[in-house]
Formats: sequence, C-alpha cells, structure tokens
Amino acid sequence: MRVLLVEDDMVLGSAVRDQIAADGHSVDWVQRLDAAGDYLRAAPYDLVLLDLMLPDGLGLNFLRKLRASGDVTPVIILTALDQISDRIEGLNAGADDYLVKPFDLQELTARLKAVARRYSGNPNPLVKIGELEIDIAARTIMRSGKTVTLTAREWALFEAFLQHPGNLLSKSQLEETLYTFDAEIESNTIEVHISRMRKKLGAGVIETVRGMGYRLEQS
Amino acid sequence: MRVLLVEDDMVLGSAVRDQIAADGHSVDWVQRLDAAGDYLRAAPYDLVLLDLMLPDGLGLNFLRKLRASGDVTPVIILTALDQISDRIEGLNAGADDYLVKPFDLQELTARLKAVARRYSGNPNPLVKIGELEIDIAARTIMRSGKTVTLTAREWALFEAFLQHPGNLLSKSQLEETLYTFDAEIESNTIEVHISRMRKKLGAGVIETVRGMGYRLEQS
DNA sequence: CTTTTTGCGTCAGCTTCCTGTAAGGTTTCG
DNA sequence: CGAAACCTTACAGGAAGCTGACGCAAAAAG
Repeated sequence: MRVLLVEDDMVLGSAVRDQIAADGHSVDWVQRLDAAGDYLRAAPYDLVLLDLMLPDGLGLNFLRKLRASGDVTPVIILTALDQISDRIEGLNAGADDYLVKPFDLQELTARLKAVARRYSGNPNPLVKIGELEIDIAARTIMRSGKTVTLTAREWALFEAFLQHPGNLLSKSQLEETLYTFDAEIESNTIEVHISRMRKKLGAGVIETVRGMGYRLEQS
Repeated sequence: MRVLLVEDDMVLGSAVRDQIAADGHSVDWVQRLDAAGDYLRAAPYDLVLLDLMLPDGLGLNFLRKLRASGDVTPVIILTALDQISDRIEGLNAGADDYLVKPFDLQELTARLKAVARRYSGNPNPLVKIGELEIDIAARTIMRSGKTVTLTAREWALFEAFLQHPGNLLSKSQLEETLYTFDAEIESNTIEVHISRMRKKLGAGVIETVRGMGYRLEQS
C-alpha cells in the first residue's frame, strides 16, 4: 500500500513513517500542505495520513478541496484537537477516520489495516447463506451481485439470526433485541419486519416455524 | 443487542445513546454507578459501556467488583485519560476494550460490533437418540443429516419425553403438557400426534406400552 | 426554515397450515 | 373370535402468520 504522510512535526513524522514502513507499506513524507497537493496530483496513493497541524482550518480546507476535486483517496486525519465538534467537522470534510494525538503506533497499524481492508482487495470474511454474501463487519449484504440495504432494526434482527445460526428464535426473543423492556407489544411488529426483510433478502432465507418463531436458513 | 450505558455527561450520553439506537440496539442509560449495579442485577445485558468519569478509580473499582462477582458481560470503558498505562489498568480490571474521549461515533459502532461478535458463536450441546441429533436450545432435530421440523405441539410433547429420559409417560400426562387446564379431551389427540411425530422421527423412536402410555427410546 | 424522504409501528383483510375430531383399519391379548 | 387399545388417514375450522396501506415522527434535502 502506498501512503502519503502529511506531517510537520519531525519527531512524530519520522516515528510514523518508520512504523508504516515496518508494516510493509511504502511512504512518502511531506511537511507542507501545498507539497501534499503536488504529490497527490503526481501519483495515486492508497491512503493519506493528514495532520491537521494547527487549528486554523487549513488542513480541513485542504481536505475539502481535495474532495471537491473528486479525489476519493482514503484520508485519516491526525489531530491534537480534543473537541468532538472538530472531529465531526473532519469527518464531514471527507476524512475516513481519525487519530487523536498522542496515539500509540499499534493503533496506527490497526487503522491502516482497517482502511486498507475497507478500500482495497478483498476485505472482511464473508458469510454465505444461499445466494447471499454477508460482510458482518461492514454491514453489507450482496444478493447475487447486487447490494441489499437493511435498516437499523432489520440489521439488528438479522444479526440476532447470524449470532445463533440455525437456532429457532421466538418472537419475544426477537423483540428483546429491539426493545429494552419487553413492552408486551400487542401488534405484529416482528412479522412486519420479517416480511420486509424477506422482500429484500429473498424468500427461503428466513423460515417460519408456526407457533414457535423464525429460523435462518443454514449454510 | 442490549446495551447498558453508564455515563454522567448528559450531552455525550445522549449522543452515544442515539448512536447505539441508530445501530438498532436497545439502550438503558444510567448516570450513576450504583444505579448501574441495580440494572445489571435486574436484567442481562450484552454489553456495558462504562465511563470511568473521574480519574479517582471509582469506575475501575466498580468494574473490578463486577468481575469479582462472576459477571462476564463484555465491558467497554470510556475514558478521557490519554495515558496508555491507564488503558492497560482498565483492561487489567476486566474491560474488554476501551475508547478514548473524544471518540468518533462510527468508531463506537465498530467496537460494539467487534465485542458483540467476539462473544457470540457458542455451539449448543447436542442430545443423541439413535440416529437423531437434538439441539434443545435451537429447537432443532437432525435425522441422519437432514433437518426435521416439528410443530409447536409436537415439540412440546417431544420435550416432555426428553425431560424424562426413559420414563413412561401416560396419555393424560402428555395431555397435561399440551393443555394447562384439565381439558378432559375426549378424543385420540395424543395418538394422532404420536403418529405424526413417528412419521417425521422414524419408527422405533417412540415406543408404545399398551395400556400404559409411551416411552422414548434410550441413548 | 420548509419540503421531501425514510423508517417503523399499527391495522385490516387475506392466506396458510396446524390441530382436534371422527371414522375405519390394524394389532394385541384373553 | 371378540373386544379393547392403538394407528392412520382425511377433513373442516380457526388460530397464526403474511402483506399492502396508512400515519406519524425523525432525518435528510433544499
């Protein structure tokens, strides 16, 4: 993986560069933002590590311009700012992840791996059920090549099935995964969710056992 | 997934609660440690998010006591401390993971998933009877590799046999497992159910003892 | 801020198939 | 042989489940 490191602190920069190199990636290290722009224009990178440097918004502006220009290279921002609002601002500006200084280098390694997995090659382990390919970590389901999007509640239910493969789950069990106190729901909420999921996942994935509950098809 | 959030900061707490809810989980949010103890005693949770709040060690003590009491619920600690040694102390106290404030909500989501996944996937014990493999928790019966599906009533009867291995069960006893009230059934309902079960489970599994009742084949 | 979209709980009408009953066949045993 | 006990099949009724529609509220878009 090719990494561009934008960091003005010489000590931190060299430490990060060495760590990334030790992880087996190639690193270009620049100290200034305008130089970073040149590097990005010259060659493609798989990841940019961007130190926001000073809280004057220059780093964020750089990131916004980069995104506005259509560049989708994953960016992890490094920041000493400890306000959540700044972090969110960074993510809104188009960052993919962040690291708060001081961070330890193992954490950096972990983030690198995560981003690398997310954006390149074949990533997380897949669970296959019939014609479905499920990436639990990414919350992604592919159904014969097409992406299936589940809502939050639907995912919660689907996850409950995945965690108990082949098990029969009663409606009350499923309700408990959605609601804190078993509110003795006098309606068919679960049935409706199951119905909506079946429409997305296809028939035959979730089996009904009359009077007892539901079960996920195995393998 | 059922999550207990222990957080005294109202702003951060509500943000975290909303994020967890958006991920499709149910959340109970308490502001004080002793309340957290009550909640944990009252109901099982799949995960505890514990803010250490102040660096006076109270949160860590709470965690240590929890572990000492035999509770193994996964715990992620939230901490403002940015010293690696403090994180290690938290992990030693029995935490499963940690998040350093301020943290990104997506990060929280990722950790939730990771912890939830780490603690799932425990296979159920199997009971073997002849060529049948029975998973009582999953309410699943495998007959020479193929899944056998029993209806609600059939499973209720089968469970009665399983709970009294080798015992002879009279028809009236079996009727009582189906009808809580003494429903004085004037027909051959049990016989019919037994017949239908034998068709699914195979001959020789349920033995008839003329004039007395039925018995499940041993071993 | 207003408008539009989306998620989700509820309801009502429809469909499915479980289940109790009965009727006739088969086995067991005096 | 005959009666009692049990087995098996068929069937109707109704409970359990399915799904399109609606409304509200929250989020996203403008």
